[in-house]
Amino acid sequence: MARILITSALPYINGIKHLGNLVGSQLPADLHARYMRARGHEVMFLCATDEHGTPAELAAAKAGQPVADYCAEMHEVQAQLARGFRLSFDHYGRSSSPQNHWLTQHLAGRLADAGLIEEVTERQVYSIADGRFLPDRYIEGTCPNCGYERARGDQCENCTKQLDPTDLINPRSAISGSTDLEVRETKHLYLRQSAMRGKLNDWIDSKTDWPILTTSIAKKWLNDGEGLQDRGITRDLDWGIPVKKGDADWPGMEGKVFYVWFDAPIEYIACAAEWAAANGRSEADWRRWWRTDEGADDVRYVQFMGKDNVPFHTLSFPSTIMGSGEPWKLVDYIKSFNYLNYDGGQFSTSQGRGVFMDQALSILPSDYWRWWLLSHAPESGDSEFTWENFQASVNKDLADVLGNFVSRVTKFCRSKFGETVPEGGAWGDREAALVAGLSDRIAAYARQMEAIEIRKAAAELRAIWVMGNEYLQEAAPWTVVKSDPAAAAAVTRLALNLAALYAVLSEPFIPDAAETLREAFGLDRLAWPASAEAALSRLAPGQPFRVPDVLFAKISDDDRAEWQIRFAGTR
RNA sequence: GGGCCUGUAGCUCAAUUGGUUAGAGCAGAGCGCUCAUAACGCUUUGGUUGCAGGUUCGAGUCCUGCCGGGCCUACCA
Repeated sequence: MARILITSALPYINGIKHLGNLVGSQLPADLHARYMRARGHEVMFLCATDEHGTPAELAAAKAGQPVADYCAEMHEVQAQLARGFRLSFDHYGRSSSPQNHWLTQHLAGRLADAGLIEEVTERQVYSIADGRFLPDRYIEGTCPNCGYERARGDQCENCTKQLDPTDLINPRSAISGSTDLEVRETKHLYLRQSAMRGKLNDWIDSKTDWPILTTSIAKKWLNDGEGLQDRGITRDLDWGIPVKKGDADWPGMEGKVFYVWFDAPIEYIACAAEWAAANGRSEADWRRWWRTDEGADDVRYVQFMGKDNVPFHTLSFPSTIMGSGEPWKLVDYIKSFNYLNYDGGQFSTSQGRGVFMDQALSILPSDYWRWWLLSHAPESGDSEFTWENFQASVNKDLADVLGNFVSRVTKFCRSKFGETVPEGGAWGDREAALVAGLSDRIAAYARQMEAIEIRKAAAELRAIWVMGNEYLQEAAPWTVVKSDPAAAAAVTRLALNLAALYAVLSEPFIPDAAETLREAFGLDRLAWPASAEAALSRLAPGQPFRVPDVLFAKISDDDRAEWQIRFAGTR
């Protein structure tokens, strides 16, 4: 039995995430966690809301709430949605937790002691009306290059020229529109990532099995221009983790907080401490997952994230870990994803374009979304959600191939033998062939799941479902029953077992349907099959079962058309 | 501007890393079945692998150029 530590990129606290966010991190992480648990491994699956930063402050202000209250509320909303999608976190934490405050300050102190922190005085734009420093992209003005009037302080979206906020003509605050701006000096801490460059490079080079998407982004940042740049890890904000050197004050940094990208990954660790606190566990219980000197040396750590997160997970966070000089667990495998587009364009939070997690659950159960999203995960390139494709895939795969199989088997049995597993008859060549074919397919499915090749795994699972229909068609118990009831009973018994097996194999993708089947067949738990042969004899003759309700109702053309309009955006 | 990814059947994607005749699912066509959510099974149509060159006994795969799509480019997270 192995020990697998799994983290999903932390969803930002600001608002409800769309399906593209979901499929890029939390959902595939959940698939992996469920599969590894099913295989009997010890799993620690952690996620949390990422709560600091300017957008959180602004969203709270817009909602007319203190930022702490806003975050607490939004955390609950997101936690509820996570439950709705059956994301099986061992703990869903908060980057604003006391544990993260402590650990972030502790690690910053360690980095300072190691000489990896530099104090830099810089000049930043301050908005007097807003009473705050403005990040570059929160300053708008006229582009000096092309004259576009809504250029941002970091880059002009019209001509793509990189800008400095002071380049802008008629600069104004993007928050209030105020032009009462001035440049002020402010001091910040920088993490000397450049000093870690060689170490990081060697480390990345050693990860030959990582997705190209992951390593190519890391390499680019390591080698681009003058190489990896130092990075500011503090900000002039009220909401965040106060800058301290361990327990001690940090002279000159009063009133400042750590940058959200510094403290967010540290929450991966702190989240485990939250888990322990929330479950009455000891310090040692969580540290055995994270400290290689306290039991984590045999842990395999896998991270899931969208491609935009890769630099922080391949370079910044490892710099923090390595630079601390303490034996915290480094990531072993990073699974990164491209983007999911929506019907010919991007998902857009501001324009309400696309499907958001709450809306998705309001129209269909989570299994539908889980299946489509995972079986179309943007692994090799960006992928696209269209309602036509969603309707076709879900109706065919879930309703026809899987759902109808369960339906025809259980209803046939009920009408000919009653609602108990029939006895009598024996397996013949056809059953032996099925066992052999199934063994191969299950092995292939397991291989893809181990490799976290999600679309390929989904295709294998679907092929396993298809085998049930093929078998039934060939065995034709509805004909055989007329002349040889015992033979028909054997076929039916095997087919019922097949349905029960599907519950086990499908659980990582569609946990609710798996649970429905588990109950229908009176199984106490969903144990991974030791062999196809054994799995197909699991339900004993005479054992009662229930005919489950329709597992997956089909999506009608009317529904599809209505949703297509409802989620088109520009609301 | 620089970099990375990508282009394969009407659609969504494969192709054991250079190896026989480029494969699946969906959609389409035909046949079969009647247990089942008008579901299922079998058969089948469909490709100058974006374009043009090159390397090689052999190229979807490697090289060069062009065309198209996408992403990143460090103070949003």
